[in-house]
Amino acid sequence: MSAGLRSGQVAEAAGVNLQTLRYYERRGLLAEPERSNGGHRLYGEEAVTTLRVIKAAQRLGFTLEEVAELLEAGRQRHGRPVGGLQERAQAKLAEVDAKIADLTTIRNALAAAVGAGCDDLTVCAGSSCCPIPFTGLAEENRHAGPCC
Amino acid sequence: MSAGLRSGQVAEAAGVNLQTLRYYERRGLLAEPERSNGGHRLYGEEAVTTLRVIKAAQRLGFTLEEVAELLEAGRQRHGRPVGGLQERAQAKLAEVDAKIADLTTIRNALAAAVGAGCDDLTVCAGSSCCPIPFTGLAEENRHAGPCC
DNA sequence: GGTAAACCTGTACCCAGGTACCGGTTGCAA
DNA sequence: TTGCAACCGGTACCTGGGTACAGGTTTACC
Repeated sequence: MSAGLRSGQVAEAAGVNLQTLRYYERRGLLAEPERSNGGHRLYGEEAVTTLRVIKAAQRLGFTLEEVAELLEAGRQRHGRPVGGLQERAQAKLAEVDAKIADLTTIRNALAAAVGAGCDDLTVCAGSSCCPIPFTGLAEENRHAGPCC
Repeated sequence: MSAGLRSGQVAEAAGVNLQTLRYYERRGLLAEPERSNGGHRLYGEEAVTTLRVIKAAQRLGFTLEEVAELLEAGRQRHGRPVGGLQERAQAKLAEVDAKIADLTTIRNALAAAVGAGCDDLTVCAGSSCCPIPFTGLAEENRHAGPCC
């Protein structure tokens, strides 16, 4: 029988720091693994998968807290669906869409600033010919409308 | 003559915390204002503008450090152009574009996950029919290609 | 059985970007 | 002139996501 993976192996396989493993364990993201007689952690293959899932979810815009909840929801649900992921993914999708829209505004503002030859933020902010929507940007999504 | 705005007024006008004003001053983002006889800060109108600029620039994806540099560059340049903003804005534009591409990948992955009815991250990661590119997401921009 | 690498726990530290608290002045209005 | 809100400086703390270090054990291999 396989004795399990040691922490260093898991860390390497998943491309994370060794400390991060323990950090995730503390945060409840990674289940506490078996131990050797001497107290060394012995992980199953699924630990690597879980780590990949965590990293993927982070890239999807979830915080560690949210990832922990999602994993927890997944664990409790076996085998009848509770379906946390669907709603959350949808909500996250909306968030990401909003962020993209936001960044697009920003992108346009930047492009406009470049195009208009802006050279000094404070001057730009004062003159009415600057395309950067200083007041609007801070608040919400406004599509960049050049004012000149 | 206007005696200047007091810190509370400026903070309120710009929609930031009072402490944040002093924080920005420490960080070199906000010029040290005049003082009353008693030592209270007295700002000019332009302080509010600067704060708005800072907030806008933050939203444009600049760090406070970068904003400080940009403002500094603007200050030194008066009146012959040094033109830091142009290059930086262009560089930032590229960064923002990259980020948008990245988020778009993420968006597609999320949308695919929703579309495919994914319901449990760990299960998804194990099954080959999940559209979330667990291994790829962590690394770089890969456009989500559903595998089923 | 010796030795070196890997691992253990616990604690402290890092980064950005603020925010809060403290005890002591100032400003302003009634 | 008194009273209270606003402000002062300094310092400590917060969140999120880790990373590092110290000092002590365990494992693995020769």
